[in-house]
Amino acid sequence: MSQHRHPGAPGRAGAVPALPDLPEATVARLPEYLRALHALADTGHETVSSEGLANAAGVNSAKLRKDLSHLGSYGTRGVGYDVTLLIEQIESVLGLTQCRSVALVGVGNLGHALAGYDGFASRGFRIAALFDADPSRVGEEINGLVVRHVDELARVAVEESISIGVIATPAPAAQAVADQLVAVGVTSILNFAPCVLSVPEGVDVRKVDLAIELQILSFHEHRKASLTALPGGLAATDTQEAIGT
Amino acid sequence: MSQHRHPGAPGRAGAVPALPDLPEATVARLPEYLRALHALADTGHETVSSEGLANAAGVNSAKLRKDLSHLGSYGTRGVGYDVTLLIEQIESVLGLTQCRSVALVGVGNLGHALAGYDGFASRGFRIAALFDADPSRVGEEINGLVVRHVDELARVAVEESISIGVIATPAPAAQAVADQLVAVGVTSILNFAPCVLSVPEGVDVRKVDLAIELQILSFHEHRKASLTALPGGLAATDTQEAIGT
DNA sequence: AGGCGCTTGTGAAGAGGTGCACAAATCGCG
DNA sequence: CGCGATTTGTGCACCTCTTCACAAGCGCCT
Ligand SMILES: NC(=O)c1ccc[n+]([C@@H]2O[C@H](COP(=O)([O-])OP(=O)(O)OC[C@H]3O[C@@H](n4cnc5c(N)ncnc54)[C@H](O)[C@@H]3O)[C@@H](O)[C@H]2O)c1
Ligand SMILES: NC(=O)c1ccc[n+]([C@@H]2O[C@H](COP(=O)([O-])OP(=O)(O)OC[C@H]3O[C@@H](n4cnc5c(N)ncnc54)[C@H](O)[C@@H]3O)[C@@H](O)[C@H]2O)c1
Repeated sequence: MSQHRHPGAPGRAGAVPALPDLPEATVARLPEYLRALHALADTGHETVSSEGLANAAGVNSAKLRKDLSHLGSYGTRGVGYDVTLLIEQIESVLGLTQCRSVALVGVGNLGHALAGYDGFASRGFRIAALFDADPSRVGEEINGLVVRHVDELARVAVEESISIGVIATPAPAAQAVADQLVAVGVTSILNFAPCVLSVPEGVDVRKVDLAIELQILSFHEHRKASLTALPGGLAATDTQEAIGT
Repeated sequence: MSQHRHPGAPGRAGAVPALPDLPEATVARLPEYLRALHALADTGHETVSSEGLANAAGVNSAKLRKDLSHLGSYGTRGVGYDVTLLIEQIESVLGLTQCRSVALVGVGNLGHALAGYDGFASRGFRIAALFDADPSRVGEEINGLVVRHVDELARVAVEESISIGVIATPAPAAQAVADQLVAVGVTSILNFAPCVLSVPEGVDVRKVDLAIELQILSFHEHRKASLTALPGGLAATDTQEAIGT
C-alpha cells in the first residue's frame, strides 16, 4: 500500500534500525505471537520452539519461522526462541516500545465499552481522550477520563500527542470525524462505523465491522447446510479449523 | 478451508443451486458490496456500474467485476448492474434470505454494547438469547431480552434454533464457552476474547481483536515515523488509501 | 438498420502468501 | 572430542489473489 518496491535497491540497506519492510500478512500475525509469548512468559517458560509457539498462536510452524526470520535470527537451533528476547524484538518492530496515545471519538453504546476496556493499557496503548458531539455527554466521566466536546479535538490532540484515532460514531458522522482527525495530524485510524472512509495518502485506516463478520459466517453456514444434503459421512474428525483474518 | 479441489471434476455441475464455491477473499468483500448497494438503493439508484459500485465499496473495479462474475452474470454490458437484483443475488449467496439467530455469551462491558446494537437486526440477524455465568447478571433485561444463565444454553439453543454464537467473555472462559456452543450444535462462532479457540473440524471461528488492530496500526505508525527522517517531499497528494482486511 | 460509445466478463501475467522438506547449526552426552 | 537428537532458517513449488487489458455484448442515436 502506497509503498514503492525497488527490487534491485532494497531501501538503503545497512541503516541503523534496518527497517525490515515486513510482508503485511506477517505484520498481522506478530501481535498474535506476542500475545502467546506473554502467556508463555507468565507461565514461567524461558524458551519456546517454533512448534510450541505456533501451536499457542494457532498457526503453522513453518509460517511462524518464516515470519520471525523476517525480523532477524533470534532463535537458537536445537533450542528454540528466548521468550523475553523475542517479546522485546517483536514489540520493537511493532513500535510498541513507546506507549501510544489513542483518542476515542463517539462515546455511545460501543464507545463506552471501549473506554472501559482494560485490554488497551495492558498492550501499551493509552486512551488519552474521549470525544463526543452530544452536549449531554460532554463532561461525563468514564474510567477516570472526562468526555470532551469534539470541537476541542485539535487542541487536545496536540496536548496529548495523539497518534491513533478510534471512530465509534454512527456511520453518517464517521467521514467528518475522520477528516477532523486527519486535520490534526492523526495518521492511523481504527473505524467501527460501517462505512468506507476516504483519507489522504499516508493515512492508514483499519475497520472493524461486526455485520460483515456475521455475514461471512452466514455464508459458511449456508454452504455447510447445502453440503450436508449429499456427501458421504459426517465422521466427527477432531482436526481443528480456523478462518484466516 | 477443508474444501477439496478436483480441477477436472467441477463438483457435480448442473445441480440445483449451483453452489458457486467462491474464493474466500470474494466472500469477505460481498458484505461490503451489499452495504454499498443498500445505500444506492436508498438513494433511488436503479442501476450502477462496476466503477460506481467499486468506488462506493472502496475497491478496484476489476476486482469487483471478477467477484461478481463468480456468482453468475447479473450485469448488463453497456449499462451496469441492476441494484435490487444484485442485492437479492448477494443475499442469496450469503445465506441471508433466512434470518439467522445469534446467541451472545458474556453480557459484560462489551456484551452490553453488542446486545443493544441495532445494526444486527437491520442486516438480517436476530439476537435470540443472552447468556452470562454471573448470577447477579442473570435476569437483567437488555433491549427486550432477558439474560439467562449459561447453563440454559443447551435448552434455549434448540428452542431458538441458534446458528451463530458470539463470545464476549473474558479470555480464560472463552474456550469453555466455545466447547459448550459446539456441544449444542453451533457451527459458527464470532470470538471477541483475545485467545485462540480450538474447535472441531466443520466449525468456523472468526475473531475480532482490537488490540491486534491497534498494534498493526502502531507498526505502520512506527514505519512512517522512521521513514519521514529521510525522504524527499511530504507533498500532500490526495490519493486515498486503505488497508486490506 | 447500422454504427458508436459504454460496460461487462475474462484470459493472462504478476505479486504475494503458504507449507513442505531439508541443510545448517546448536546442545547435551557419552 | 565426536555423535546424535533437535530445531532453526530457507529454497522451492504450489496456490490464491490482484490487476491489466481487451474482446464481446448491449443500448442508444442517427
Ligand atoms: N454497539 C455495537 O455493538 C456496535 C457494533 C458494531 C458496530 N457499531 C458501530 O459503531 C458505531 C457506534 O455505535 P453505538 O452503538 O455506540 O452508537 P451510539 O449511537 O450509541 O453512539 C454514537 C455516539 O457518537 C456520538 N456522535 C455522533 N456524531 C458525532 C460526531 N460528529 N462527533 C463525535 N461524536 C459523535 C453520539 O453523540 C453518540 O454518543 C456505529 O457506527 C455502529 O454502527 C456498534
Ligand atoms: N470491552 C471492550 O471494549 C473489549 C474490546 C475488545 C475485546 N474485548 C474482550 O471481550 C471480552 C469481554 O470484555 P468485557 O469488557 O465485556 O469484559 P467484562 O468482564 O465486562 O464482561 C465479561 C462477562 O462475561 C461473563 N462471563 C465470565 N465467564 C463466563 C462464562 N463462562 N460463561 C458466560 N459468561 C461468562 C462475566 O460474568 C461478565 O459479565 C474480553 O475477552 C475482552 O478481552 C473487550
